[in-house]
Amino acid sequence: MAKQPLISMRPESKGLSYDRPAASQIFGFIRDAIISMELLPGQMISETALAQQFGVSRTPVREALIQLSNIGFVEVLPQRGTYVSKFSMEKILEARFIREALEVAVVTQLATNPDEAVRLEAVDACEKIIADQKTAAADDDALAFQKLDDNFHQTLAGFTQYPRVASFIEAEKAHMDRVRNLSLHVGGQYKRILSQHAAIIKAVKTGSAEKSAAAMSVHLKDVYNILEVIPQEHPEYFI
Amino acid sequence: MAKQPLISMRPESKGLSYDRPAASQIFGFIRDAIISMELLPGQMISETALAQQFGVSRTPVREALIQLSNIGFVEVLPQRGTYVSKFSMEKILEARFIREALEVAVVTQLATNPDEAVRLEAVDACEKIIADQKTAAADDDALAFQKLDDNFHQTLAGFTQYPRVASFIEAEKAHMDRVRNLSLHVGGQYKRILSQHAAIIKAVKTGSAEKSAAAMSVHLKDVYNILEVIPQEHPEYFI
DNA sequence: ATCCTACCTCTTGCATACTAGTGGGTCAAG
DNA sequence: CTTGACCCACTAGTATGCAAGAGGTAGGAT
Repeated sequence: MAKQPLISMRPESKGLSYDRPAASQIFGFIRDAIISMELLPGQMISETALAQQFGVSRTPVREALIQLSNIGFVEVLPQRGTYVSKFSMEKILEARFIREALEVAVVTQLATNPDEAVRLEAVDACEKIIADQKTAAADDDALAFQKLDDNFHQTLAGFTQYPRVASFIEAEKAHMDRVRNLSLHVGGQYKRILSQHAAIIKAVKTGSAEKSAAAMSVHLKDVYNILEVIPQEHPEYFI
Repeated sequence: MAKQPLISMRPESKGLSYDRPAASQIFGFIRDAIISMELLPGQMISETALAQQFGVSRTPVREALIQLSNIGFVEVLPQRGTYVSKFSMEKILEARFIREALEVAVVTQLATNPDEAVRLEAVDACEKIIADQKTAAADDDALAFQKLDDNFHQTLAGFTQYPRVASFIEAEKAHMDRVRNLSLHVGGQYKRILSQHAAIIKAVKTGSAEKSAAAMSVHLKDVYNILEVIPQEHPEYFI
């Protein structure tokens, strides 16, 4: 009996390209499928099934799954199976803690950067993003808005010149994006998010480390407020 | 011709235990060998050689190496070889940035913890460690001192109740420990480190987030000061 | 009806074999 | 002596097969 494919193969991604390691490509596919909730929390994803679907052997799939387990997206239970991680309040709060620590450090460093040109460059780049976000909000385009939100935080992190900082923030943010993709509450938050982003940039512009850090803190705490309702709406995805 | 073993097999660790995945054990062995500078920066470590040495196949070794490359300890060059990462100022400063961000957040959270009992418990635990460190310093036991230093920072992080925070801090600290193990400058720093640790705990005790964060910042910046001399002493290990 | 046991199937962990690409060394041509 | 082409040894990437353990199920004993 033919089983349902675990991951829908979109036209543009039917196969794997030959010029990059298969394991790395598979890692990306599965990660995206998990973030977009195509693979649901608690769902079993066996190495064999995925291998057949990608048309490769178990080896690269297995290596991809090991990496996914490192970033907490799947859990490998020896001799029992591999499962998409469920949400837990603790893990989400942990991700928030790590993210806030890093992002506060990012804006603090930026705000106190003695080279004012760099600061202005960052402010300019972020203000452009905020302008685009206003457009997305006016169009009620939640997806575009969320991508620009990503862009905003990644741009800020990029100015540290420390690539791993940006990638850590991205990884921790991804856990939250997963939760957020459970529902589209985002719509009602456009205005608050926009004003918070603007407040962060304004504080950076004035060069105040304290105000920048505080503004970022407020923003992140607010974003995670949807955790008050989501677990009740989807208890099946929480531990 | 028999080649030199890459990793010296100490008596207590001749073989792998059977009750834990081999890949995970091998990961630990290689990581420790890299931190202790038994495997030198720039050195090639082939999967085949390691596999023979551990008496296993390439598969678990390979999986261990993938994980080590994730935390920046080795670099895998396809079809060319796997190498122990060299130091670079950028990477070390990046590790410091991440570590400082996290550790500052840790003491901030602890200092502002409304439950005073928790704060006192943490203070007590850390003061015990400081006392032990004083003993180690008096005995000029650099190794014990360093382990207690680890213990100090891990204990603080443990009070966040977020295990990944502690493990991130440990990982970032490891990069610095590698550098530090290049030479034993540590001896001359006992007093400064001790007083800085004491200052951190004192600030936490008073419940001041700002003072705690500042004390931690000062401590970390100071620790990384040996970077002023090490690269000149061992340029061969730096990019 | 309930519990225990044997077994069968599925899982991941590991071993082995093969593929393809890189780089060095050799040797011949200029 | 220099340079270029070829070959060979070695590398990581992937495929495949086997081992060992977990868990469900059927069937028999109580």
